[in-house]
Amino acid sequence: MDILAKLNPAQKEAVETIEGPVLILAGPGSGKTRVITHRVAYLMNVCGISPHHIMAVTFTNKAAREMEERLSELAPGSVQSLTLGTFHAICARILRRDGKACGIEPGFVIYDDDDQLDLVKRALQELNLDPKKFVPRAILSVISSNKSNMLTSQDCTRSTRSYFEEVTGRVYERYQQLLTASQALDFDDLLMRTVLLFREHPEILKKYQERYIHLMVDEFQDTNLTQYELVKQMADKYKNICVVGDPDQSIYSWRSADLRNILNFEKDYPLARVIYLEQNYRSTQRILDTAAHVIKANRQRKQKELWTENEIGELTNIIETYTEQEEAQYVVKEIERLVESGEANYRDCAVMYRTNAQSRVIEEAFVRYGLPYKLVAGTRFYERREIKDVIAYLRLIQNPCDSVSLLRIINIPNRGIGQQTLNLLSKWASEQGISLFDALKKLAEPDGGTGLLPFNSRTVKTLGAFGSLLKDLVLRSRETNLLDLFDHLTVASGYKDYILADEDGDERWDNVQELRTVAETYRELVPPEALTTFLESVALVSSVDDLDESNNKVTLITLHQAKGLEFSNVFMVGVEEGLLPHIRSLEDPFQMEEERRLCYVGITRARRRIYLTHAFRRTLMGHSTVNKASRFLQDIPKNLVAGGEIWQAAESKLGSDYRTMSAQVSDIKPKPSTVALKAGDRVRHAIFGEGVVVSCTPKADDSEVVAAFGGVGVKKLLLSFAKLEKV
DNA sequence: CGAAAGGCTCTTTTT
DNA sequence: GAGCCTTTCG
Repeated sequence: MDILAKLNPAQKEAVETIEGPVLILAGPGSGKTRVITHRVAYLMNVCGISPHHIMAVTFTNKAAREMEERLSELAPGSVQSLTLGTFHAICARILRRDGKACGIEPGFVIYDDDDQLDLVKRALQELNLDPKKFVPRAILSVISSNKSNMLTSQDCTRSTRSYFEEVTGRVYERYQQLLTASQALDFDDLLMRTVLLFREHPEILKKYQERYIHLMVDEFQDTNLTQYELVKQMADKYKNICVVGDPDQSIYSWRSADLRNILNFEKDYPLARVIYLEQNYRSTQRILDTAAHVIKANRQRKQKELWTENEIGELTNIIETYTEQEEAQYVVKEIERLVESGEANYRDCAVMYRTNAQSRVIEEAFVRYGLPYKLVAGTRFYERREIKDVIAYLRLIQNPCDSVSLLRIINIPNRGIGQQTLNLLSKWASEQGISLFDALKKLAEPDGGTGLLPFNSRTVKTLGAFGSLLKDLVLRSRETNLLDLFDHLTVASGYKDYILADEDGDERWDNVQELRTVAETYRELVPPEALTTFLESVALVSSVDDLDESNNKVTLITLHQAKGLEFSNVFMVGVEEGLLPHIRSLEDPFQMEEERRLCYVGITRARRRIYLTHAFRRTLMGHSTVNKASRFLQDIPKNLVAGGEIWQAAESKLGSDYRTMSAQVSDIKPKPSTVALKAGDRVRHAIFGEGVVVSCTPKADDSEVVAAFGGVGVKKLLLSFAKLEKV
């Protein structure tokens, strides 16, 4: 297979330039992913470089998987020994292997955002600091940003310029101690500790430097300083470092991504070859023009000229509606129109929004009108209570030091271990100089150290029982396979009964079973290995990772998550002052530029049609607000906009158009079902399939039907809107 | 000890 | 409007 065939000259240059530093500035839709995969294939197939010597870093696991797929076609058989993944996944692997040298246990757990917040709160409490005055979230974000800039807690306590800095420094220090005691690393540690490991142990770094002769980093505009340093360390020997990015699509500065990494690359590597990918293969000319007019108002940017040979395409649609409900209806109605006229499939459409909160109204409209959709990360699967609980049990089995997990589940299900008991327990444990887990184990022993304990006998019994449960689980984990362990633990801990007793227990239990299905992937691995691998994969998944393109459904997604994706028809909703740009960025020119880039990212996801909608009135955080159209819309010249000017529903500003609008939308509304339903009836739903009615209760002049559908679980539906058919 | 109720503050965006 | 925290009562 000719790797270079079908590449344009710039792409070809990017693929063939394998020596020395290379900076690829790739506009949206310029075939960036194609270039990266082809470059890796070229290194292996043409230059004869062993995949063992190549590392490619992606932004999400999904991107890594996609690349893997494409590579297995271009260069069959070589993918396994390639190092391919996110920074976090790659660093976790390095630290498990070599972290011991700087005191990191190979069995460390990875703490996510929630776990981190827990620890910050605990640190505040221990330091007697008022969480009202020092907001845990804010402190955590300071800690995180320090770690992203390679600042250790020592660095942050050494010199402080304000009381707040002094406090955050102290909290950081305590937080880090708590992490260490739990044998845990947070997301930022994965990166920073790897860099520190390399700094302190040049012999280990050397091993990696010699292994990775070729490095590639995608989405380079979204790397932070720590990641940059890591790349620099690794590439220092051979300097075959190829980074790919687009400053105009940098949208993660709030996560400490530093645009300077890409803007300064040429300074750090004066010999760097800079390659521009400017031909766009994705969008129509008008979509590109629209995007260009929006982005060109930014000051901080590298000028690029995007062009395309694609057709000129349709005009940009700018729509104002009265409320966000009407906006959602408009979107639904327009998608239905496109589908019915054969212009599009559901899967070709995406609705994009600035904040997750906006998805609710959109979702409701989709449910109401029965259009199929998939929501990327509403309540993310791994953030559900029942999932986090079971994972906490598993993490604790793997690493008994994990205090966050222990404290999470010590009283779930209720064992009668309350705050009081907990305080006594941790005091007793620290007096003895042992971990909470060991304390529990001690209490599980038959003579438990009777007499010397600060607990009454009932409490000793309760704690001891829990201790022996954990002890038993840990023992089992060494010989039992992952799935049996999973099943045993959910039953033996009483968690299954506990969750099933819950109001929507069946649905929650289904979720637990879904987690079990994920665990099945690791069934062939030997016991301890299986658990570790499973937990690691669970810790590092992101919401777009399991975005499944096979179903014919409309995608509902945030603008941030949409980066790197493309759809024929894109509906950007809430393009309003205060939302996009977000209210938090109105005062800050730097953040304002980032909002603009976000808008640019959204527009450039579109292949054929772009719809930018805004609502006159919108309910935010409980109360109704009035928003003006986004300033970004003003930058789009009239001749690019459908209707020759920014279109508004005729009377929309007065609010009276809502009825007309609803009337139009109701054209596609299914006829209200007249069938009366009762519990036990079997029904069929257009999207959910067959199910059984759980209950049917009258509500206003309608009925609320609760029905259980195989596979999708229990859903609440309004009788008049749901397409329910009696079977 | 824990369930339930009331009161508070917010919300960007996520590996 | 929700999620989190505190308070109250059995």
